[in-house]
Amino acid sequence: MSVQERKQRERADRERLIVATARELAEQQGWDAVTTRRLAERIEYSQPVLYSHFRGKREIIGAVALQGATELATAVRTATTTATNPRARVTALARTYLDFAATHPAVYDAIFQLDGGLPYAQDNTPEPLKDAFAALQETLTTVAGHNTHPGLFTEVFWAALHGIATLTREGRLPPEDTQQRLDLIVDRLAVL
Amino acid sequence: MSVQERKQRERADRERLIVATARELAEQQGWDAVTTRRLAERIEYSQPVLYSHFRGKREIIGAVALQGATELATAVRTATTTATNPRARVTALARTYLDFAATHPAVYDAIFQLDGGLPYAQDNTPEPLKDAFAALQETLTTVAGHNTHPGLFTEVFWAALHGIATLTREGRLPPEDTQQRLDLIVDRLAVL
DNA sequence: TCGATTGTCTAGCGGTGCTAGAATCCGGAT
DNA sequence: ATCCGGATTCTAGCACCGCTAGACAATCGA
Repeated sequence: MSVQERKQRERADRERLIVATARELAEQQGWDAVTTRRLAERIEYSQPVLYSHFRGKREIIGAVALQGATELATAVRTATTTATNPRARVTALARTYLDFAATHPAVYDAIFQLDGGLPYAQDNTPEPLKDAFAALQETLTTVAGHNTHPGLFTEVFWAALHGIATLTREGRLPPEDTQQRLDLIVDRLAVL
Repeated sequence: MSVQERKQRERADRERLIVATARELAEQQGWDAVTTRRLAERIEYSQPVLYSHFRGKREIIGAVALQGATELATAVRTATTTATNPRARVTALARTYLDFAATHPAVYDAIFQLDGGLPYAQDNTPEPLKDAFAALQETLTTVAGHNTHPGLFTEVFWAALHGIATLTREGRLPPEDTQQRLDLIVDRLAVL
């Protein structure tokens, strides 16, 4: 039986290699540059091998999205737990979120912009996505205000951050005033 | 000279036809379905004709974006001027914006998501885009608060709306609670 | 009516995501 | 040690994409 186990292990390794390579290529040259041919060449296998692991390019994007969501959740939790008061926590959350979007634009796109074939905001939403939302909600619940549903508040706060992140990255908003925008959002939205 | 004038007129007509057809096709089947072949077939000319009007597909998207921005500006101004008090004006603005995004998703994408080759947030930004932002700012300035720069406030309010619009359309947010999210944004962000 | 210019089309380039079927490798039984 | 059979991987190709060179047709001015 050990032979089969080794094969399974090698297969899992190769799958991780595919996802890591896709992500790397996307961060280096954008998702448009992530073609099945280039990806296959980089992992030193032929194209059809990709399709023995994933249904198609879409699913590879989805895999990157799940990985990214886990990291985003971790980053947010790390940043919020080190802060000492509510206001600092929310500011840290917002800054971490926008930092993540700015430093990993391709991963951010995989999670929030591209079609990775993942179900969102549903019962069968994958755990990493739910958990990323939960990471936001944990902190934001504390500043939602008494008459406001925490989930709804989190959605709105998140949407505001998402708007700033995407509009800034696509050149719709000048990047200089990001900090001031962040302050304004925290000041107005959070009930302290 | 009248022959040349007629030709120019016909050329302009055809250009409008191209933009209108691209827009129609995008709204019906999404931008992915707007291929140069399909577009050429619908306007009953061959592919190269498109390239005598536009540098490429990107510029066609840009043309739709400019048209859409003009309409969005008009819609926002119409909605805000009929309202009687500041709070009603801001609510009308937000609702109109989200309505526009929901009912013309392809046009909204052309303006705010896709690459139409247009310069944003710069001196040479096309007038329709500047004007759409101006339309938002006209109303939002009145509720920015005294210590807040109107431009910055407009950007943040806009980003929040944009976040809700895009996350909702891509299924990241359930569409049912849009009205409550809208109310929350107006309540918290606007200084009345 | 002719020549030149303008306009349009056919055909094709290199690229995309994806897949059928051939070729190869390799573990396990003899 | 050898061979068989199944799993694995590759070659080659599909239909489509954006875009363009060069052939062809239509039209205008002389």
